[in-house]
Amino acid sequence: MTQHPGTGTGAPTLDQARRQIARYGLTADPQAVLVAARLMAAGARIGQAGEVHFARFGLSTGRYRLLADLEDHGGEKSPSQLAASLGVSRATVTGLVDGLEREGLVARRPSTEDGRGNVVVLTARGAQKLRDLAPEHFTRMQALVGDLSVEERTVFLDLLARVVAGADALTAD
Amino acid sequence: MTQHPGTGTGAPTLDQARRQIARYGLTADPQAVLVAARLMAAGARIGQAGEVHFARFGLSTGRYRLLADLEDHGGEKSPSQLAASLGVSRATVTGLVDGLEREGLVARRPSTEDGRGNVVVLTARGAQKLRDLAPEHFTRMQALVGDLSVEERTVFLDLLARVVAGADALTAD
DNA sequence: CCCCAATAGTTAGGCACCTAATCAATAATG
DNA sequence: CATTATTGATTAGGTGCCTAACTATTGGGG
Repeated sequence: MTQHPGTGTGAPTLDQARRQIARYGLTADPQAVLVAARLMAAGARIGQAGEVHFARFGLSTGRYRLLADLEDHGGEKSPSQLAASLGVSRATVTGLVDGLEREGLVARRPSTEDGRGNVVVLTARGAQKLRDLAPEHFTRMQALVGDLSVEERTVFLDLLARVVAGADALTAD
Repeated sequence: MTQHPGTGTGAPTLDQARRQIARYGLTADPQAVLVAARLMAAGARIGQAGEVHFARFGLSTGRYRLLADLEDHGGEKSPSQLAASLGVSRATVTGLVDGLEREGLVARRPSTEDGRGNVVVLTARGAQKLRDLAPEHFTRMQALVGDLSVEERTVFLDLLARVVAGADALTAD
């Protein structure tokens, strides 16, 4: 059992939460703590699964998202705009574009309007890549939530949004 | 607006999902795809929030989890056991222990039973660190899911587990 | 008009995670 | 028993993400 690290649990239990809270004589609600801990574990797990998913196409989650965002925007966008719409730092975009450029999926062109600006453009190969992976990608994405009914998915979407809002609040401080 | 990368959306919309599906004439359910995409975005967002949370205590998510797991297990465990219970690779554990050892929060001792084995032990400083951060940690963890009622949390826990199972299935292939 | 603040992008350094390859020591097998 | 397989741990190399510190260029206010 070497290969799949995810094979282990990684998921905390209610008893663990209880024990941790009791150990310091705190008054926290074990269920709430459990949900939060599971949420973090799930986040990590889903993230890894996404990475594995995109690796099938020779991409990473970040690179795919950049490519898709570019396509959705007519095929060209500045690094700053990409950073904003992807929700990552500009430095990260630099790294993603470096990788994608090496693979010939995007190209950098100097901006005609702003002397210090770039424009990242989707190449023909990049568009082709998106076309090629689309069928399997969407099939798998559906399968990920396939166990949930339409109603459950709606509820899930709502809960997810509220929890993310909570996370935002937490980060902002 | 430079500092908070998370300030951007990062969250895909239903229209984006629809557009992407339509572009290639596929038959996927936009809602399912949206939920999957949001799930991945949420996973990334929650993960970052966790990182910010633990950074307040001079830790990372991985380092905290290792420390907590150690404490929950009587204060000592082998790297392989840690890897299994944390759900990460042994190589990752090596890196986490390196960092924690540098900070004096854990120590490595040769195993008395297995000549090639180590035992990672929680030091007094490590235990103290856990004690110090516990109150704020649990308070914040509760706040993360504070917007949800007890019933909603129960539902959420169930949905989360099923989605994670879906992710596992997806990864296994 | 010139200088200085704001902005675009990259670079440098750090952390977590992975896989694959390498050693050391133990178990298993002909 | 000697050789081989397995297992414990680390190292090497890759990716993504972050913040902070540059480099250029643009543009506003004295």
